[in-house]
Amino acid sequence: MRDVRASRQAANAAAPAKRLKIGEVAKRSGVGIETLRFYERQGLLGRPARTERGYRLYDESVIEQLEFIRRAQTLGFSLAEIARITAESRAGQSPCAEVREIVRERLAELDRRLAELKRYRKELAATLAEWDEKGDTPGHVCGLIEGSNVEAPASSSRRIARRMP
Amino acid sequence: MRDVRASRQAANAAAPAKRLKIGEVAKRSGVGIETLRFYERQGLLGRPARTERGYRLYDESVIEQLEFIRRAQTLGFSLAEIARITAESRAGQSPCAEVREIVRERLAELDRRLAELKRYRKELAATLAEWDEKGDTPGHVCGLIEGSNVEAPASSSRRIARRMP
DNA sequence: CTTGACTCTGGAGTCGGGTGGAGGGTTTAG
DNA sequence: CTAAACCCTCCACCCGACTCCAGAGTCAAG
Repeated sequence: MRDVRASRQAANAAAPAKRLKIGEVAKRSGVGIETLRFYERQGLLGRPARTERGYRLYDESVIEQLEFIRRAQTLGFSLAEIARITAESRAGQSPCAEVREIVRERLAELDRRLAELKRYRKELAATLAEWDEKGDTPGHVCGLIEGSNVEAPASSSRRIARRMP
Repeated sequence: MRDVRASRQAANAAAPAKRLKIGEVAKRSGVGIETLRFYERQGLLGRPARTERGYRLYDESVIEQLEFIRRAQTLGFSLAEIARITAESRAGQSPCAEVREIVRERLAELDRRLAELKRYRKELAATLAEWDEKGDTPGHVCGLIEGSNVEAPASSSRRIARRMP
């Protein structure tokens, strides 16, 4: 009954490498069971080992993979992109070239969106302030837009997702 | 776009308030025909007048309404919220109280998102720079996440929409 | 009058990212 | 041994915001 705590670095030859059933993975990672299976279907997670009777047995490292996925998501990667990256990483070797490309693009886009958001924040705040001093502006819709002097965002009409589960 | 009121007055005297068929509206606004009908179904646009034979006849002001919708969208309003706002504005009178509430919330949220995005931008840029000097970091997925020292954003896992039509 | 562009309705399909249930087998604690 | 908890597959459904299609009617130019 050895403690397996140091197996992180090396000595992975005989390490028991605890395997988790899907429910444990769900509990530990905060990712739902259904979502785990969904990710597997989507190729985000490689197919895990199975018991004799077909239960999924995940390597503990899946927890990190899930963290990776979640983070990549919040960085703006779609599941498809994440799948591409992790697949390449599993199979080939260095997904880095591709990842870098994607990241570079994402970065530029992020900057654009940041700028846009800032602009709108300003506009929004100004409009709100204006309303708060003057009373209602009947007729048109409350000046939300008409009161603003910002020209239309034209081509860059990217939408913003608000998703608060 | 500033003097809607003035131009309306001027127009009232001379101009017969041109009415547009759906295709013209689409052309002028850049919003697809199908989308216009969809918006109507969703209650975003009030039901327009009709010809004898049932063709929609839009008031020219719909163009501004559509602009409003586009802008509100880019400000982070969902179609449902926009519908609520415009409906109140059409029916009641002053949607402003509600709009203000929504806007205030949205503003706060915007700030949160801005902060998040900035944080991630930084993280992303740093990671990229790191990769660019050091070579590949084999084994795990390219250091995208593991190289970073930012703790998990925990609860605030809002996703970012990238939609470029 | 014909042809082609335009419009109508109702309903279905798309995409991304999941979520849920039915119907059945397995594992484990008491 | 039994009951609860767990797991399996397959398939359907959810949301938001569109997008398209069939089939039919209408309008304007030549």
